[in-house]
Amino acid sequence: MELGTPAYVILGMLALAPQSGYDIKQMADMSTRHFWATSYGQIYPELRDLATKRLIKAEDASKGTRHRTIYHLTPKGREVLGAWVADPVIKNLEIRDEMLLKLFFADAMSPKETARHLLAMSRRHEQVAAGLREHEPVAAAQPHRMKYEVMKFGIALHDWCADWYTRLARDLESGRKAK
Amino acid sequence: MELGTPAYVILGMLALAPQSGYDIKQMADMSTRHFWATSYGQIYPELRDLATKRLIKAEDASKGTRHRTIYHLTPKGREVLGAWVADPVIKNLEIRDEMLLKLFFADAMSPKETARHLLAMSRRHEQVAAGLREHEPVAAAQPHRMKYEVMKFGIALHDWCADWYTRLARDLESGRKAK
DNA sequence: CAGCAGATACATCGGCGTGATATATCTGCA
DNA sequence: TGCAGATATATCACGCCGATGTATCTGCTG
Repeated sequence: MELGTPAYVILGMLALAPQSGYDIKQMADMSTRHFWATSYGQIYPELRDLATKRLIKAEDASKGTRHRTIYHLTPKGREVLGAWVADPVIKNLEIRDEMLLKLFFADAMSPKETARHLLAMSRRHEQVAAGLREHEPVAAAQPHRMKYEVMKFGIALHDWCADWYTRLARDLESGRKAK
Repeated sequence: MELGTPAYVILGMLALAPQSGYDIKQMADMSTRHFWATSYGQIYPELRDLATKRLIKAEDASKGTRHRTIYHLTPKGREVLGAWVADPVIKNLEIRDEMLLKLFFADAMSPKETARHLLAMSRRHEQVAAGLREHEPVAAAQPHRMKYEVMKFGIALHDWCADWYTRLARDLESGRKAK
């Protein structure tokens, strides 16, 4: 059973609760968004694919002319999800940060301009952390420990980044050596 | 002049030294890889595109039958690169981490199994940090301050992550609440 | 209660990037 | 001499992102 990572996002979300593709996207945007983004362009085709493979099952939940399809895990789907979660094979993480790229090539700029960039980056991370903190009460309230821990990880990570950039900006401006 | 981010990677690398597409890939893998990956599939088409736009210039450096093309920045290319670096518009960063996804959905697993995952993730970050440290002397030796700072950021970041995962694993196993 | 903004729900598609693969030549060493 | 591995370029199927389009429902506001 060969599945891509987006498939497991869907299986995982359906394990939490039977729901529509739209719901899955909403839920992913509030929870896994900060380390794994998901788009409609994946979700809808993948839902049909997973249904064909009998890992999930569609259920018509239309109200009148209001179209709506709810999916839920089959036992086989739950099994496949569990096997993936438990699989100890380590995948590497990927980071894409255009700002770090600018910083990397910023040596032609003045220290003052560079410091401005650094402070902007710091603020960016603060904003990401703030966005996560908004959802923190929800994560704290639900009964799944790891979901809360992953959220706390995201907050701590972005706080740490904001800090690092602020410190480097300060060091740059005062002309002292960083670290 | 509309350019994608991969184009600026190339311009930036060529600003450091005129070189071939192959060289650019090598250099990117040693330096920017940890926050912006680059593949041949982008580099070679993009090099031709940038040459058409007169931002870089090709130069045949073949030796005998040994094919080789070296590219260098034009003044216009240098200008475009500088404008991009100085542009204060903030782009968000993207993180993709399948392991965090597993962790997020790991609540069905036993704490022991989860702890094993966490320790594996910690080791993964240690390995990334170790890989970066290998290139650290090179980064420290060259005269560009920011390139070294970006490298130090990567090392510190992965060290921090490794630490975080180790701590959570310990807290999980001892049954105490994390943080 | 009419009207309309915004949420719900699903679908599609161009364009870009990845990772793999292929070809050919050169270098070093055993 | 032969062969592994580095140098160098090129291509392509596949997957995904972001944007856009359509339709329906809900709730607020005047």
